[in-house]
Amino acid sequence: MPQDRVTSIDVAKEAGVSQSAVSRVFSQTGSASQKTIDKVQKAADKLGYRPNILARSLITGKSRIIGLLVAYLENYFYPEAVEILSRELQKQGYHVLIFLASSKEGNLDNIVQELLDYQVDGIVTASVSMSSDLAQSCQSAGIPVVMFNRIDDSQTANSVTADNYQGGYDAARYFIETGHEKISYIAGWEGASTQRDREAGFIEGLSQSGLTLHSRAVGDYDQERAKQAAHLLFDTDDRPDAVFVANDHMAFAVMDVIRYDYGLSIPDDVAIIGFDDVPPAAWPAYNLTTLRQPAISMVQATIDTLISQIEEPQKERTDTILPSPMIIRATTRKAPIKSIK
Amino acid sequence: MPQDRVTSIDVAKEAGVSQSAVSRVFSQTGSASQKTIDKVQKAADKLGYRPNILARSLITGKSRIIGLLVAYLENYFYPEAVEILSRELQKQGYHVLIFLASSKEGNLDNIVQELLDYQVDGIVTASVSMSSDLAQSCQSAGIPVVMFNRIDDSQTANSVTADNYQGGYDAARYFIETGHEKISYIAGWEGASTQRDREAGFIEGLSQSGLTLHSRAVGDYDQERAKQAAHLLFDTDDRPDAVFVANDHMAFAVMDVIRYDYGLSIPDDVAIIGFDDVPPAAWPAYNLTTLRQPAISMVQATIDTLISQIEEPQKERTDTILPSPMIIRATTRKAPIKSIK
DNA sequence: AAAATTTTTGTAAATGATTGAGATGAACAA
DNA sequence: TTGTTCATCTCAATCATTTACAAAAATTTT
Repeated sequence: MPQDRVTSIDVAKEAGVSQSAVSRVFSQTGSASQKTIDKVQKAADKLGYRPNILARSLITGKSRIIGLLVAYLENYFYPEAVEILSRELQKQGYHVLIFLASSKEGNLDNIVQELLDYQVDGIVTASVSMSSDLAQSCQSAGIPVVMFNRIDDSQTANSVTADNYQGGYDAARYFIETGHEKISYIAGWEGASTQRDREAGFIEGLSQSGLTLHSRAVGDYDQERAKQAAHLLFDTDDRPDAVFVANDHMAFAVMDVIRYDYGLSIPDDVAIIGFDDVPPAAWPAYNLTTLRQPAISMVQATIDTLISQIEEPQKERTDTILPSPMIIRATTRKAPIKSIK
Repeated sequence: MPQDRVTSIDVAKEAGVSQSAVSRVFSQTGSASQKTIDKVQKAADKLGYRPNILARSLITGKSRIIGLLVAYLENYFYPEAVEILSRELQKQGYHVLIFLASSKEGNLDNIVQELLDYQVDGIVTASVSMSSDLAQSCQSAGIPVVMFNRIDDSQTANSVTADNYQGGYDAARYFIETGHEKISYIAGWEGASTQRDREAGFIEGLSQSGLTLHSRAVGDYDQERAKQAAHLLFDTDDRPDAVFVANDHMAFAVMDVIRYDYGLSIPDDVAIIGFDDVPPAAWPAYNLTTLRQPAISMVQATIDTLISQIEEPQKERTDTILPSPMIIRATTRKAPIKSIK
């Protein structure tokens, strides 16, 4: 049975002050004498009073809730990011209301509407591309949006990404430096900017040495699809000797196929590079060479962008691109001391 | 610049009806003639009106927000659970406000207080044990609490768990059936009911055949600790030939140590059973025999319990225990056709 | 067609806080 | 003592909705 909530009026009565005095004590803004502060604190403690955030939000117009819109947590880069994001925001007095977008694009509009219904102060999207008119409608509602790990082509929302292009480029260069020539690519979901940029950088890196993709298949950032893609690449007489996989999550599945379905050895027969550096990439069973997405600094940039826009609404949008260093592990050959031109 | 929110008053003016009529149209409770409904809808669409949930919550006393309190997302059982939980609650018109408890127990009280400040309708804790007075304080605030994957010894909160005791028991029986005698255990964090029950069941299963633990070490549900624990067990002349590891997350680390640090073969030299059946357990690199925690039905039970208590506050608390079937993969020997008595 | 009943509607009072305007009173200077 | 200043306090309006109540309108019954 929900017992009657204790309100500021109850506290005021108990402390023998006005209700607004109680409010002033609990909202840092107000001025109050030490004497009232003490009286109010004492009464509040006695009654177990805590201000009702909903009522506060209603009048201040700030809910201190950040909406997080995420498509799936299956790729372990996201749980990690969500954990850090939530922890950091918590420190700054914000909290995260989490919304899962179904794979169906269709209902994204509804979900964003629901988010706005909750009067969130800002929105972070992760692994979701927002249509430009959707971003626009948040914009015009005065709610800043940061796309985490996606770039907004329409240039309305802010974005924070790793340097996907450079990462792809580096992967290509490293394969070439370690003597590969039959180099293939397994793509992520083609609607994602990460996929597009990683591939573009990779192609550019190959073409620097006059190479092109040996073969290519699409894995849609999904393990099952990635397995099919791997089969596509290896069910042939002319197999690649190096594969760049658009993220680690797929790379694990691809490695499993290469090792257990084809009995090939990594990196001797085939070298693999992934992208993300999720925790399992460091597990000895995979020990995957990969491009690290710096989760902590990406989240930090996300929060900084979001909060600065919440506090200064007229602030310009920004695109933050953070370096994605290559973490060399055991799925690639050792680079020679002297790298080729 | 946050543009002026459009309120029910604006819509009322536009539609030429009273403000309460607008409210009636948007809250399913109210009665309104088709004619007003149409007028209001039209005006609302034109102005882009949507009811302010915070204001609604303030007066109804129901926020339709569920607080989720989770300690860490590193164990991949939790992202999965969070995803399902959030999706299911969304379907029922609830949303999840996520709070991360630091590893420090100390501040749990503060976090729960913050949760209550947001006027959540219910609380789900995952991988967190709530102290009994904390649970009590939610109870007395009229907020139902469901502990997901933890049992509340003080019997104040509801709980939903897999059958940890039976799972541990089954693991022991299976090791014995497949001919093991030197059977060890790597424990989880000893404050957790899951750890306690899994171990108790395991010990009981061994003792049915007159066996006791060959050796034991504590891994605290942490991969680094689990590795140390594995070393403790294997840096000896008298190594175990079977190890039950209290969860999959640790089991992966233990397998890595056994394979790569000691060069032993699984399951020929050592058999391993884990607990949870997280997705990587099915990856060919591990192919781990484990006890499945049925994430979907556990979440479903959590939601059912929570919602029924929200709707009928006088309802009794419940403990739900769901079966945890053994998933036999490749880290254990094959059971003989005829099992021993 | 009048009476009885039901449905719809508007008015106004909640909900639990913040906050601007003005009142109160203490401290201080002249 | 009187006037001024300043911090502190109270009052009342405000935020955007729901909802009890009563009045009005529509519908059904007689």
